[in-house]
Amino acid sequence: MSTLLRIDQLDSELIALLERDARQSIADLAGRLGVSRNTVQSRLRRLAESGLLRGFAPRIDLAEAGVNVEAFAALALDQGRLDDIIEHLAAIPEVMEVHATSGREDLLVRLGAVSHAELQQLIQRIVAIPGVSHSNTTLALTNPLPYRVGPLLGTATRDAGWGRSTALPEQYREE
Amino acid sequence: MSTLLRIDQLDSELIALLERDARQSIADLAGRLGVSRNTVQSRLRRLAESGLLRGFAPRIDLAEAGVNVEAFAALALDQGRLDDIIEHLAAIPEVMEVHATSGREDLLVRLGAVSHAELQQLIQRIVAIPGVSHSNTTLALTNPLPYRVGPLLGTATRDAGWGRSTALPEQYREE
DNA sequence: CGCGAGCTGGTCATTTCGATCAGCTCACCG
DNA sequence: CGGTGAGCTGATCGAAATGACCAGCTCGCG
Repeated sequence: MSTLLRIDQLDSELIALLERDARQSIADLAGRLGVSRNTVQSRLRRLAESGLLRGFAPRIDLAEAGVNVEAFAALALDQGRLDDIIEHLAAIPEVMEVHATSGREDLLVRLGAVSHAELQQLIQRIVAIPGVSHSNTTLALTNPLPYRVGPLLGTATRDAGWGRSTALPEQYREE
Repeated sequence: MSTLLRIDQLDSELIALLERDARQSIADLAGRLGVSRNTVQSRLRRLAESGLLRGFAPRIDLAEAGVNVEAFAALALDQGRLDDIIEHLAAIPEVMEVHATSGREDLLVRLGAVSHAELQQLIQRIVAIPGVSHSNTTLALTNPLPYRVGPLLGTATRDAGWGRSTALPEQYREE
């Protein structure tokens, strides 16, 4: 499963389509790709078995859920107990994503909160975690280009301009 | 559709389950939640119609696809043509996500590349975009906590935050 | 030339979906 | 106190999607 799968153009187009709407039926995908239903089915199975396609996740509109404030906090650590700190962070619901990074800070943490006031409290709570020495937080104002992978996977096989595959969202969605 | 939807605990548990695997059938979800299939179906429809649940996206393992290097680039801009710069970025397949931020830099860009060398070229290409004055890039080494939303939505209902304690007749949404 | 891999168009049984219905509980309100 | 409406339930139904097959075709390659 850690075998690097050879992605051809059909695979990447399939993934790009899924990125647009992962709920559409296999028959629809086949129609859009101009191939047979069986082909799409076998491709999907291969992608899933190879581990490249790990599954599907819901796309949640945070603003619609009342999460009006999003922020990225870069944390500097002064202890080596990285795992413990991760545990602490994972226990906080408002922590949506954590990356370990190089550079001045050691962690990049994605935060969601209802209000600025709550975000402030949240940051205080995070900085109070033992081992966290400093935090550098920047507010995320808008999300002009939501997460996408299709174009990148397209280049893996075809190095020509797949540039604008994922349609630019209806102007910058507020988060 | 931009009316804030009142999420109750069942909704958030449903979303949490979907986040674990968005492909499971409605009957399975109903079983796991301990409610009837009809209930799950109506909840899903409401969540989708309200715009909170915007759809589903495939979960791609970047490493499995040969994208071994991930990085965050904070871009400082010196011109006001934000839209043009966004367009430029969107045309680059390796640009996976863009946030407009407050703080010293103006954009936070998530990048994916096959190798460090390619990342370097990519950054040079980005800094060469007219209007981009400076770039501050940090490598993402690992991803200890992948993106998640379930826990945060769970608190939205339990917490005081904006859940009125007086049980108003739930005005689920307006049209 | 012969082989294997991949795509095709077809069929088939099973599962799932979406919609609908009556009945029940419960909170709220006049 | 009794009416009202919303939400959940269990049930049914037809339509759709799924996963699994299969034989036939083409194409690249040794």
